[in-house]
Amino acid sequence: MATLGELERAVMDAVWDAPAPLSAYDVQEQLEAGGRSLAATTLLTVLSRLEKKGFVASDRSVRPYRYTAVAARADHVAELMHEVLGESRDRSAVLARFVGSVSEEDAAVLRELLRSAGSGG
Amino acid sequence: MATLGELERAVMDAVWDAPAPLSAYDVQEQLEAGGRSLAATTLLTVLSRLEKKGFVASDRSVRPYRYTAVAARADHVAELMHEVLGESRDRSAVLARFVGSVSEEDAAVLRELLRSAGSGG
DNA sequence: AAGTCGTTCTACGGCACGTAGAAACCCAAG
DNA sequence: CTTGGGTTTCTACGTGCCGTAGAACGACTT
Repeated sequence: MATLGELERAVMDAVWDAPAPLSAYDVQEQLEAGGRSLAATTLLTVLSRLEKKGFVASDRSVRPYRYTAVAARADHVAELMHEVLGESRDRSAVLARFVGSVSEEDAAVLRELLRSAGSGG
Repeated sequence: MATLGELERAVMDAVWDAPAPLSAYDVQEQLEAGGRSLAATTLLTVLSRLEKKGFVASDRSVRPYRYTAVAARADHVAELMHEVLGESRDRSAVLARFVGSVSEEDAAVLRELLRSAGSGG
């Protein structure tokens, strides 16, 4: 999976946090609210790069185009975790280190999830 | 944590797989065995960049210098997983997606680890 | 037909990385 | 002390990604 640059991530955050599809101008406003002023074309460029990378999809039936995230943020992050895990030769060792350093809260969440967790996919 | 480029990762793999500290020449041989011919200075450059990034440490009491990984590969990967997890706002959601898509084997490993897992670091 | 808004094209600077030659360094031998 | 050879550091260049945005192009409204 391609990685995200700093601005790209900020844009994805805006898209992920929004309850509805965003136009480049909406994203621009979000960033403006966060103290970052950028030209509209900049957002358009970033959005199209993001689309090319498969992170967002555009609805071109309306103008300005509306962009939506292809995957939920949680799915994206989980996928990244899997990708990272896959880098290793010894998965068990990695999982051990991983679990060994999670917070108690995360551990509790994991226990609960694994209680019923069955076939994945 | 800084990320690794393609060559940098190959070098780290060599360092991680080796049972003892490696010199740049040792790394060069490893890569050669893998069908990749590079100048010795290239490996020196990469190794020094890796040292600057904190991935390896050098023993300069002998020449040629010997390099060792600062963290075990499993620790490195686990750390990356934590870093990725930290990107998210909703850790539980991410963990759910993560656990939801691990293999049964990985899940079993996780259950076992969490059975006794206590204080994390 | 023209104006206005929106999108795509093109472009440039910076940085990380792959790659390696040139220069500097250091130790051993003479 | 001087020299030589191996070792390391300096310097450098090409490439590709990313941040950034103006210019050019396209489409719809009036």
